[in-house]
Amino acid sequence: MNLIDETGAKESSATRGAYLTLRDMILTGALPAGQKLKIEQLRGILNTGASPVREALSLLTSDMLVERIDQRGFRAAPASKTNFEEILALRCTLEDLALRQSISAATSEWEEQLVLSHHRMKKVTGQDSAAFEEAHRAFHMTLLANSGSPMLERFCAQLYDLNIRYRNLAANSVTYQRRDITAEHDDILEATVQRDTDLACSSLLNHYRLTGEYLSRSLDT
Amino acid sequence: MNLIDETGAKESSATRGAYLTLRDMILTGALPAGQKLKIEQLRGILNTGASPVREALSLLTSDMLVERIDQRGFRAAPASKTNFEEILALRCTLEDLALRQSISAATSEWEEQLVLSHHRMKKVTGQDSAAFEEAHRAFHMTLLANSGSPMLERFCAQLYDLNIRYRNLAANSVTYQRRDITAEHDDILEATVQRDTDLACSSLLNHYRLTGEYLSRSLDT
DNA sequence: ATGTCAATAAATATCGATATTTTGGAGAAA
DNA sequence: TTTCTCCAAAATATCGATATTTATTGACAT
Repeated sequence: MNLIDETGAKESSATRGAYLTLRDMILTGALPAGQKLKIEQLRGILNTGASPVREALSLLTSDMLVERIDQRGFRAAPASKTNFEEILALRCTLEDLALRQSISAATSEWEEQLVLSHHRMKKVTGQDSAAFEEAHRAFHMTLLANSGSPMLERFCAQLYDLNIRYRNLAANSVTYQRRDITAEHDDILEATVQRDTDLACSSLLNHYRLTGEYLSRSLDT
Repeated sequence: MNLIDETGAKESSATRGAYLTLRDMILTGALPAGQKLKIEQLRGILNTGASPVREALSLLTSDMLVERIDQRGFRAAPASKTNFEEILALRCTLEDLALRQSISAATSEWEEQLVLSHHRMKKVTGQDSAAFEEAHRAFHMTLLANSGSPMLERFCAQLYDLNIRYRNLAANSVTYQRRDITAEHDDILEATVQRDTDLACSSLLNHYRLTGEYLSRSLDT
């Protein structure tokens, strides 16, 4: 059987499809934190065999989105205020480092990618929220993409996603307060392009901490 | 069939067994960096089915010891001088942070665990090298174990193992220079117990950088 | 020689069936 | 009631077979 997706392109593989779907379901909260992930049940949702499901879950372990207990199956990673605050703190440390390294190795090519991803993000602001999320992620990752340290970037990307997850969890209970995020992004871009390292980093961290405090509060309730 | 290992205890699971064995083979260099990891071939070595092998390999992805390319199988993570230096630099940053946090949250209980793991390490120095490696790892992880940040500790543990791998790769070509590592460990322990944060951190980083320079040189050839 | 393309071989990915282990609960003993 | 033990049900883990994809080879035209 030749699986064809809506666009007519061949799907890469059942495992990859399962991986992407499950990842999304965990990040959006469709699979709640701490929930047991039963193979049979997921087989139904993803309509595929047990092997791709198991393999996708094993892969999600890397992203700290799934926990595996030997002989006892998988579960969605638990969530807690403590864990959220740990993520925020680590993220601030690592992104600060990565942004500093990126700026100190700045090239005009990187600068242009930055302007581009910022532009693309602005363009989709307000409309499709999924498109904005994607562009927002791309902008932030581009900021760090010149650090010269792929592993550091990987850690940051992981932490970014884990943070998004908490944002989604909180979004269910409280409407997402829309402060002037656009202005914050503009400031980060501007300072970075000017290669004002300290200002860029403090803007970035401030950006995270503002959201962080808001989320932290909503996790109390 | 009930698999029983040499000690008479039940083996946890085929997947876990495969995971541990493969991990060890990659860390020790028995599976060289960059090598293609064919399922059938590994099935032979581990004598188990394809599913546990694939799942173990997927799990090893978390540790950055295996790369997975969709539809094209698995390979042992490549190694390079650049990669080694990245690991060393990241490690220094993260362990410095973790040790500072550990010391600032120091308790007498942690202090005692530290003394214990140091003692156990000294006890096996010189004899069984595998036993020393294990005790050495335990000592270093205990140093960080009080940081209050499980994710940070996880990152450090990952980087520690990746570093060990390079040590093993280099050890094949050059005899391992035995400078006074014992004294270095003593210094780290002493400063930590005294809660002299700066001295403890600089001793720790120095410990890593000395080994690092040595390894870095041997990777040139 | 050299590049292209189809046929073949090899390897990966996936399925369905089965063995093994854990879980939950009913009933017996304290 | 509480605690234990044992049995059935559920879930996980694993196997062997097969489908699908990628890699390789060699004939053929340039």
